[in-house]
Amino acid sequence: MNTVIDLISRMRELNGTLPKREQLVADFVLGNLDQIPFLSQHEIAKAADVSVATVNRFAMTTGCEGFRDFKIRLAQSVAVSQQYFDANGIDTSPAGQLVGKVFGTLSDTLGLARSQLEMQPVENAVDMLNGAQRIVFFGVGGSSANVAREAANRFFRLGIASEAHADGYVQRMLVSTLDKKDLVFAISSSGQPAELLDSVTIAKQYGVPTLSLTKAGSELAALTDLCIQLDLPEDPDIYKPSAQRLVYTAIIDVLAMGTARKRPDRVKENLRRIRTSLLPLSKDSGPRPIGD
Amino acid sequence: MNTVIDLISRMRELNGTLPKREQLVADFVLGNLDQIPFLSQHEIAKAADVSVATVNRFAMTTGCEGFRDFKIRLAQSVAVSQQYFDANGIDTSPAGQLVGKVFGTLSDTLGLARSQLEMQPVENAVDMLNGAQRIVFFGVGGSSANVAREAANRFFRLGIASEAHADGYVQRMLVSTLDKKDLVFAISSSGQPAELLDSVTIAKQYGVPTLSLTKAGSELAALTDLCIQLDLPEDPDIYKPSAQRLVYTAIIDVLAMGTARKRPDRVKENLRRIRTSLLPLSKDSGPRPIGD
DNA sequence: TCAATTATGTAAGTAACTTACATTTATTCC
DNA sequence: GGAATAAATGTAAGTTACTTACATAATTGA
Repeated sequence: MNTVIDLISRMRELNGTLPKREQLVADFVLGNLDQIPFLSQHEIAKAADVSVATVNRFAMTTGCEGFRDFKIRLAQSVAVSQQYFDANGIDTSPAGQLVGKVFGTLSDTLGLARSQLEMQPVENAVDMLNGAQRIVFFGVGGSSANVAREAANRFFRLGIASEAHADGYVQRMLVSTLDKKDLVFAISSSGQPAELLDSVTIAKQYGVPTLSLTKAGSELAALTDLCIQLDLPEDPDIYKPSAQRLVYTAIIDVLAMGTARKRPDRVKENLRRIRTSLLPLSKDSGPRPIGD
Repeated sequence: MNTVIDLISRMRELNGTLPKREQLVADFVLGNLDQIPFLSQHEIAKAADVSVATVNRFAMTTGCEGFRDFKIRLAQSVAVSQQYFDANGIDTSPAGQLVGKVFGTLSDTLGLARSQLEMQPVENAVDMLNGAQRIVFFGVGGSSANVAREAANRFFRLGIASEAHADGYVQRMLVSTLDKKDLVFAISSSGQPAELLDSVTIAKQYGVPTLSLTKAGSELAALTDLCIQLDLPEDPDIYKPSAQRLVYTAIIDVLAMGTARKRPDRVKENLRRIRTSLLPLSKDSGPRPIGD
């Protein structure tokens, strides 16, 4: 729902460029976002000390078809952007703020990723993954390495030989032993690490199919046979871990789910065996997430 | 925004229990969710072949104060529940469906986690983490192990000695060497793995503070000094990886961010050093996510 | 300074929602 | 089965809220 994000952003873009009276309306609206959808035009006009026609004009200025349209669209914007704050209003506790920010940014970044994702490369990637006899996931640099590890953790369950490597030396040695029935899947948020680019280049020289999940327009994106590419913003708050790696993990889940659905019988049997293998390791035999 | 989820759920609960004409309205509304907020009462009445007063009654039956209130609340419900589907309407491509499902479930699970999270244990956990001289993250079983690894990847940047271990043997040996200035942080979606419980028990015997992120009411939850506990549903679709581990990673991010904010100078300097250390490893020196 | 353009408010016009009441339908009780 | 009661329903009047028109005020540019 890009229309959802756009209305709050739109008002923020317009902020400071509006005629005097409309600016008063904008100030009031931006300062009372969650209540506005439930207020009448007259109530807003009174609170902002302007006429009702100015409120209507402001709604038109934002690109809506009128105040009615504005109210509905704002309700949607507010609902999405505030869904992780406390239901009783804005939670002012330090922890509440942290949760709202981390969860909200993740949600926004998921929305952005969704708008950027092209479905055809996703479907082609699922086909590549489903057709591979062995998948080698590569990632370097902490989080990307962990995403690669988690990818292997997902795909081994589907009955495809899957492994993950973060060590650049091992990566380049390993790709030298692969062939065209295998698949190299490189994961990197920046698309720039030299070691990763070298390993992928070597894989291609040996005719190994290559796939990547990385930054749009990067060297890695251009280098691999197929790329799922995204241009996600870096978080302005340096103290906050990037939402990007969680989005990458969710995309791995999309690919894993798509691949699983292409081989349901094998997957089901594997999951059953996995569950059985885990039974003796717990203090009781209650339900466990088989997707863990 | 639990009110957001409730209206669609509410209508689904009421489905089949309504008077005849109101049931026609419900059928039409549930079949055209994304358009309803932009239709008038009269338009809905005509489409459902009922009177306008019946549409108003239906709105009242759902618990709203009238049709105006209903429309706003429905706009919010729809915006949240459909935010990851294609902006042009429901995407019927296989990949679009996968993305919508994975992203949507993650968003729902984040919302559920938010409603369950208690802020006081989160703040206490941040204090424990900030006060530890060394943090040892434990997870077993694939994804929890990867969450633990990612946690260590987050916390080492804050200037706290941080490590992750998935091997039960190493875990129990290691906790035998810790003392009360250290912290054991156990991560498990089920809260039941015997090895993990044993290691935590040994840690406690040696007076090592213990923290966990795990299933509410589980043995691990009861065992540790402090627990961030959640009761998240297992996904009914066996082919889909669980959203839970992504939610757990997001909660680790909350804790990491909270801890970082308690030591801003140290963190800033560490992040600067980390970025500097990474510079020679890329094919160019463009911006990289420092949170990676 | 003046003319043209833009901004603004008031009030009339219109759309849409809410409420009242009469009629119809369904349920309950004898 | 029939009468009484309760619930459901539609029509239309009443009310609210939004939209539009127009006059006036303020701003901009030559």
